[in-house]
Amino acid sequence: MVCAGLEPDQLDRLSEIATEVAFARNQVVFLERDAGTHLFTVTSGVVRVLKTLPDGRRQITGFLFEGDILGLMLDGGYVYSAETSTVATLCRIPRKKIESLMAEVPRLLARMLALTTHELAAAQEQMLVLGRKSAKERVASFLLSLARRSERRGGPGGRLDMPMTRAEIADYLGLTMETVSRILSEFRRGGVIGLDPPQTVSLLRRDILLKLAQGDVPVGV
Amino acid sequence: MVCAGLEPDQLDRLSEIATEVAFARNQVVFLERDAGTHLFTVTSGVVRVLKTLPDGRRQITGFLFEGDILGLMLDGGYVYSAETSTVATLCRIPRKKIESLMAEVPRLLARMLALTTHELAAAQEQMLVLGRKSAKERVASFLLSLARRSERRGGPGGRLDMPMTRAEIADYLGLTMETVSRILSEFRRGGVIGLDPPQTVSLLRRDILLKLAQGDVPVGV
DNA sequence: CGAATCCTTGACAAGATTCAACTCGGGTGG
DNA sequence: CCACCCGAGTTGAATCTTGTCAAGGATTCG
Repeated sequence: MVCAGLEPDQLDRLSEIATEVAFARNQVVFLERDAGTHLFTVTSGVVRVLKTLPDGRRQITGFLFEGDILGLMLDGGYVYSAETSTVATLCRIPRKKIESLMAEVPRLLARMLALTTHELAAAQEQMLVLGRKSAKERVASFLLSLARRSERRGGPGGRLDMPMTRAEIADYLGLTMETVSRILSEFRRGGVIGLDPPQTVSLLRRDILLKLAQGDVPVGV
Repeated sequence: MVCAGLEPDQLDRLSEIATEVAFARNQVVFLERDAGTHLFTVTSGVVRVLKTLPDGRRQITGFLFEGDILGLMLDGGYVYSAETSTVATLCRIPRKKIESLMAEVPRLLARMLALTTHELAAAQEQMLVLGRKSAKERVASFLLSLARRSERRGGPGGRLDMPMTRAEIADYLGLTMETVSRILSEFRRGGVIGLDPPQTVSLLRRDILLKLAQGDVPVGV
């Protein structure tokens, strides 16, 4: 299969018009407001999706993994920028082909609606995180969402690969790199997580993380 | 027309199955995780959509006005709660009817996708606001988005009705009521806005608000 | 093995929250 | 009709969480 994880059902006519593209780390896939000519799916690696302010501040609105789709556009332009967080391969599909195919195959349309709905629900949740949770609560929420994602894909929920840097996590959680680092250290000292290489996390006390993430009074951290 | 603003095109079969419901102020329309049996559209008034934490903190993820749709659900349950901010009338449409109609009429499906896409783009923008903007920048962004909405609907862009309370604005912007009030007062003192009744805003210096909203150094505030 | 990048930690500063008092306006009931 | 009452808004002072600035340590990769 050319573009793994693209369309598990009989819509593989999509794969016929898709092109695989390889990226190094920290490469721009496309920029916000660029003409939205293609839709992408992640075949391997991690992609970050982000918005920036004129002075350089940035908000990462999501990390995308294998099988995820990107390329949301409005009025013909992309709504956000996309860059690779790791080396990655993506599938590129011309927008027009998708659109004509959607007009032809309502099933694809329905699938796109389902995917977009899912993304919207995730965005709502992230607004709660960004607007109302403390730094500790944000980091705990992030670790749990990483674990859930891993489990949903059949991976381990306990020992996780965390391929993004502290700065990227910070830009995702609306914090600074230093705050993220401090909180991860605090969790480690409290025995809540393990950080062997700094990019591998073990969730040792998921119960505590869960309480922290919801703002309940923690037991011993 | 029973449900104004519902479907401007030939999909008025929807209005046939819709019921109009009237609400007083601060009434619950539905709760997060309730069984999602209906989709709603706002006919008049303002509805707030929100998520809450166990300890009562809440994040308002959007204010909905006439013509807007609500009732996003995942796994059969609503993703957020909805309450009225003012007296309001809503149209209620059974979920099942919508779904069977969508299967029948791809045009409706396409329209739902377009609406959801729009909402997702707005959510991305709000994540930037919540994650990376200062309190002043948030309030400036909010005022501008109110003005744009009013203009898009053919209303005035200068003198705006702001029917929600300071506390609601705060819960939308991830701030406290006091901070919102202070910043509005500061804008007023600086001649950037007028607040005649506290619920009517005049954007006197939109240029300054624009710069503030993007984080550029303001001229004189 | 050296350079670059990433991560960690500390000290201090700043922005926003908390707590509290007071004002304003609209509606209600005596 | 007017006083009172309640919700909403405003403002001040103190506190606290997080950001900023800075230095040093660790890891990775050529």
